[in-house]
Amino acid sequence: MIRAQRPSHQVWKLTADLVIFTIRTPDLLPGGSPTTARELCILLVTRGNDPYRGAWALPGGFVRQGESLGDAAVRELHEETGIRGGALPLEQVKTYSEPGRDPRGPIATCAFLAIAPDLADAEAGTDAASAAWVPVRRVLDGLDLAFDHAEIVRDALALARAKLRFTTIATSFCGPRFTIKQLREVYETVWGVKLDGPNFHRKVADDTGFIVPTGENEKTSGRPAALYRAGDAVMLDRPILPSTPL
Amino acid sequence: MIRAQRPSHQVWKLTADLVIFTIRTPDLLPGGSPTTARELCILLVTRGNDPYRGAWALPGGFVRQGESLGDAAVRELHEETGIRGGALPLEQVKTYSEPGRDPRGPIATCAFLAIAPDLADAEAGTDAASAAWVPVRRVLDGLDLAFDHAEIVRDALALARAKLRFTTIATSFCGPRFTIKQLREVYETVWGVKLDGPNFHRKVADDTGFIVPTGENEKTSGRPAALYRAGDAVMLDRPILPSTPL
DNA sequence: ACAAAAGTGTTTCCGTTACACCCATGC
DNA sequence: GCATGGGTGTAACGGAAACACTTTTGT
Repeated sequence: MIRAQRPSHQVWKLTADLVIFTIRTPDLLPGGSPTTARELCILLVTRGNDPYRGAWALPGGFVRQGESLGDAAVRELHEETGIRGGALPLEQVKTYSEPGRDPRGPIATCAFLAIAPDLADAEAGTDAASAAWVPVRRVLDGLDLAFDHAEIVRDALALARAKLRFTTIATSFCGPRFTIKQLREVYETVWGVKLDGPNFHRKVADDTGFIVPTGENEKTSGRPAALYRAGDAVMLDRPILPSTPL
Repeated sequence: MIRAQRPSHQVWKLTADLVIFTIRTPDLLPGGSPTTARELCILLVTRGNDPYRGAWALPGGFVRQGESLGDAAVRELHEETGIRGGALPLEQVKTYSEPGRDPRGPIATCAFLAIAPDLADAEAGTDAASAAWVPVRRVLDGLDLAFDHAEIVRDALALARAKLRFTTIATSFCGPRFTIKQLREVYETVWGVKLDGPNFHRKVADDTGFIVPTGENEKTSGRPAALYRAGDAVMLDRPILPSTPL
């Protein structure tokens, strides 16, 4: 019996792209009005090579021999931001493989979500002419990104917003020590809402494992705020819900 | 200036694997005690080709020329179960790319979660010697699967359980018409808990867009149950939480 | 009439909300 | 003392849990 011709199996290259969120004052961009307000930003690079040379894009790159997608993401994160692997959790968002998404041929990319505290300014990476912290709002408002990266940012934002509800990732936006007010501002910034200070304080303080008091205080122009660190819990006992549904 | 040697970029093949859950009485397996109870099952095939010939594995296959991962998943779903593309939602779980996960070489797989109503028995697919609905419990208890498929099943189960909380996918386990008791049994089966009938009834009936009454009734040995169909809502207004945390 | 299963009523409980108020520090 | 911001008290509200009870059918 003659075996039917085996269907051709596409050969692919794989890239890992990073959606790195932080809360900070954005870098000045051409055409952007200067701002001092802290807001949700994403690390973007301008591409140094074709295709899309000169366009804004997510940091990322090809998976190398012997690497997994996650290995490549950790490596790229370090190259782009100096953040050591394992210092903050990387989570897969989705893998994008639509035919034609990359003009070079069949290249699938796995997007990773990372959430970082306010870092020192990112340095330009190996294949990036420059890097900048750009307000996520700009991307949602139509800032052109290379490839399907705008879609990836939207998907990653939706994931990050959803995870704020049920997990403790909000602490990843803060440094090793933070006040409850700072933690509340994470929610307010990412969700774009106002939360009641007193009630938020009780809720997160009562949720065992979310935050742990350090005993230290932060001096301000009023009563000093107690400093906390992230606890062991990953999931919240009870979800944090914004009064206005997202 | 001499350009440093470009790091070698691995060449990959991509597969799409399907984790298809349903609630039914399992197929009889060698070594399994006969059972008539409905429980959470997954569609597994026995591999007809090396590697892992004869072992249980998830249905799936290589992505072909011009296909995306999602296209391949839809095609495989149809080949394995006869379910038409788009008839039920497919969702990416995660992409697995650890070096060595496939002895044939660098092959990454994207796992898709599908939730199906109780179907007629699955027919053996193209490259599968046989297919069976196997209790998920068996996989959790250590049933050997090919590749890293046991890990994939655990990840997909966690995703399905989480999505029951906040989305309307529970209706995907039911047919086009179902009673509220059947819907409740979906939650009870997937979560492994008991829910209060009266309270569940009110909750899902009050959640606008979750289920819609059809006016028809199902005759039983007691008072007839009203039949419902799935509504337009995708997200639940208020999450359904099991009394005992998962 | 009785059994069986669906669905409703009702009370209790508990977390959230809204907001008044108190506390700790700098100037 | 007074301004500033952190943190606590408290009463009203609302959804969920527990479970008694009513309704609708088959036999």
